[in-house]
Amino acid sequence: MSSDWITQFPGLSRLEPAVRDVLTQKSALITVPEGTVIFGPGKSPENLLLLLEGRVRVQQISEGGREIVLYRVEAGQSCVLTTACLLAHEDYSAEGVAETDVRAVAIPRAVFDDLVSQSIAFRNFIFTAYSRRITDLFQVIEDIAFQRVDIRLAQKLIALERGTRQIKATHQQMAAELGTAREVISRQLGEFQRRGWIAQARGAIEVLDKAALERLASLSAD
Amino acid sequence: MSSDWITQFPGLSRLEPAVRDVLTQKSALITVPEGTVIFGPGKSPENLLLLLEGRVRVQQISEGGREIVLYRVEAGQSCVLTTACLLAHEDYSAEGVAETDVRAVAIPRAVFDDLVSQSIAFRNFIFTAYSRRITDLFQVIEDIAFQRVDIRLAQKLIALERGTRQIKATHQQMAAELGTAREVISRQLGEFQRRGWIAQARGAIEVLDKAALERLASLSAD
DNA sequence: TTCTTTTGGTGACTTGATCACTGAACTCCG
DNA sequence: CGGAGTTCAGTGATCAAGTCACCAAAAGAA
Repeated sequence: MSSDWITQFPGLSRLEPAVRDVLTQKSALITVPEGTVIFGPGKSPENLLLLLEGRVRVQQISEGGREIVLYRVEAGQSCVLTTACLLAHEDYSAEGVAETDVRAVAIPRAVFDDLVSQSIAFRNFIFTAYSRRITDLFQVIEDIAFQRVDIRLAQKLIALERGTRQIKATHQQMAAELGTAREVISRQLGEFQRRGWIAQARGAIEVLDKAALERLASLSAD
Repeated sequence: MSSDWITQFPGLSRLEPAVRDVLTQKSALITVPEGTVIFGPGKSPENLLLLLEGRVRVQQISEGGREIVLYRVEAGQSCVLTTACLLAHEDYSAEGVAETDVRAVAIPRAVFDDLVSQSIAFRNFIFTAYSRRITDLFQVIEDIAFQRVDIRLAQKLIALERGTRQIKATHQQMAAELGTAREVISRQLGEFQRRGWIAQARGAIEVLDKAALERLASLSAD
């Protein structure tokens, strides 16, 4: 396989040449259509994924059927927590869903193990990726516990808008993003609309006054 | 150093003999007095700790000064997330505090790296430990987001009582355990007391009717 | 078209968080 | 020992968020 994708991963740039060859030769380039459940209860991935294009949403599903989005894996990142979760644990309930069509490099378990064993650079890459995700989770915990939902909603709108000023999501989905209830989102978005910050359509939100949302978003607890 | 402590770690029992020697010879047995901040903002540990005795509390401190307990490392467990957090990340704010006097095996960074590189068994041990912690964090997120505080408080009382029926903690500390406010704990404990489930003294809680607490605790959302 | 499902809106109520303040219990010293 | 300061707990008022029950509009299916 061509190795030029490696340049997309800064952490892999200093990979020892021999190791680099192993990685490129023993990994496969895969494509996953939007909506695919990449891993989840009863579905363990056999590969570590390095995303080249697209986005994977990782979410927790509670027994009560409620969902909460934990984090997203973007292009240039790897899906490390996934592997960890599946390694040992029985009754976990997180799942990963392709939010867009995804192009990724799949590293089989055995090759992953080999690389971890042989390359300091690869180890650093993996542990650094872990580190990022874990601090992400710490942030999620802090936000849920201590942050007002209007502020969190404003932050999330900005994060999801990605320049397009359009967000394709139902109120229910936005509620899952923040781990709150649909009604809370409906009321909060109603308030934002009343202030002229957003416009709403069924299943979609349009950002009209990003600056106002950013002002609210920056009012984090401190 | 003597190697008999290894038997305390099931994940290490199948360690290759050579690797086992490296581990026992290059690690140090340390003692840490109760209350010591083992790691935290501006204090990176140089070692991976495997706890032989005692308990370490890992908590997140928000900018607003609020605290939330994330998990505890008990005897027989390792403090893996710690290492990951410190590896790469700048502005994180979790800290680990010795909740009791602690005896632990300290594995220096270089030795850790060596072991990860050389031993499949050690790798599995590490990644399995990661996995546990991460699912712990998932559980924390789910609880904070979706569980009632009376249920969570009952669960926490049972978890902290550890057979002694006594918990030495202020309302403020219990609030940090659950990521809620002191007043909420005061009122909730007042209610438990009114029902005769607990007795309170300044800085301490006595569990009188554990069965009742367990009944409430088992009413988890589902 | 008509029926069904999905989505969003809303009132009423409960639970939890915040604010402001009180007094009681402990600690520290002189 | 006896204040003085500090920590800890209790409480009312108020606000924010979550829950419950229900309705209506929009989209999709038959």
